[in-house]
Amino acid sequence: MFGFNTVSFDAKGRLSIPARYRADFKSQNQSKIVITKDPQYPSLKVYFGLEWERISTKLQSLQGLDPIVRNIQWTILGNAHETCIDFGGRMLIRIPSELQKYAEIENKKQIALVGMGEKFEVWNIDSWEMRQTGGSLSTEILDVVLPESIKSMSF
Amino acid sequence: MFGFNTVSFDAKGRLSIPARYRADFKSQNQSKIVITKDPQYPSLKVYFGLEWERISTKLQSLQGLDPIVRNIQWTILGNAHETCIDFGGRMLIRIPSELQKYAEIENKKQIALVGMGEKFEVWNIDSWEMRQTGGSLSTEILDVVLPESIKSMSF
DNA sequence: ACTTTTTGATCAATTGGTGTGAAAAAGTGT
DNA sequence: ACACTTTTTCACACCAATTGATCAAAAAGT
Repeated sequence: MFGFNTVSFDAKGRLSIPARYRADFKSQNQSKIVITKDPQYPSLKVYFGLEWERISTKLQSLQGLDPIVRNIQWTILGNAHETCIDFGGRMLIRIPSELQKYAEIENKKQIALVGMGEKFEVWNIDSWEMRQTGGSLSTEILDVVLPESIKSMSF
Repeated sequence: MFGFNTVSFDAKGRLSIPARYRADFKSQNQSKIVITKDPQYPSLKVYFGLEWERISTKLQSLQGLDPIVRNIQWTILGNAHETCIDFGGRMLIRIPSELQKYAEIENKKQIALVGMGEKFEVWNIDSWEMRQTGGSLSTEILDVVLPESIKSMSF
């Protein structure tokens, strides 16, 4: 599941999965998905249940005394929102308002849903475009020296 | 599959594979192809399904918090468009408007389709000619220091 | 118990994507 | 150079997806 999509984002904070991904969602046979903060950029990640298991288990197992590790644990685990997807209809996903604020998509009519293979990212369209054209965003967290345990992970 | 071709690009954003490559496409026996951004030049790459598997799997496995890695993941994975080619018909490939913008081929009647062996590249004809005659393009991204994990990949 | 708000479902209009047929152009052989 | 075949391109028509609106059911609040 790849590629950039603009999708409408309704007044109730819901987005619908574009039709071309629906078959993939069904074949995964997982109605459980998890949406959480991206630790580096003002955007959100959407994981399938199984992938989330892998990531959350790994993160929990890291040593809890390193302040950088704790920060990442808070960001990813502490903001995770589990939800179920409705296979019948348009496959709507509701994004909690905390996460909407973080990704700067509050009150937006259109947002970006970017397929990154096994996961999706949710972006404010302007932020995404700025990233694509090489501009940097003020909220980036780039200058942190990461411990090896986290560097070796792929999110 | 090698060589430079100019092909027409219709109002709906479709190009048709020149007849001389059609047998090769069929012999690959892969109807799935993927079209995505070239990370360095304003052009697009067209991969066959299997080659795409290799590239996308590798890219997804890289460490997830390195900003340069993420940039490349966004560019290549986040802009990939999977599609199937119709062997029966004229082998039309539709290029999503986002990618048209990137390659500067919006509203063009003719574009360049360049065979590079196992993959194709799609170019704005003027950009391609400028490259051939040694000129450089303003949008080139050359000054990025790439991590080893990416340097060792072939795209 | 009633009112108000929130959520989920359905429908129709618009937009966007796909396919087909015919005309034009290019290529081939006599 | 001419006729014939193949390939390319244009144009139209059909089909599918998206989205906004409307309405009913459920939940929350008074």
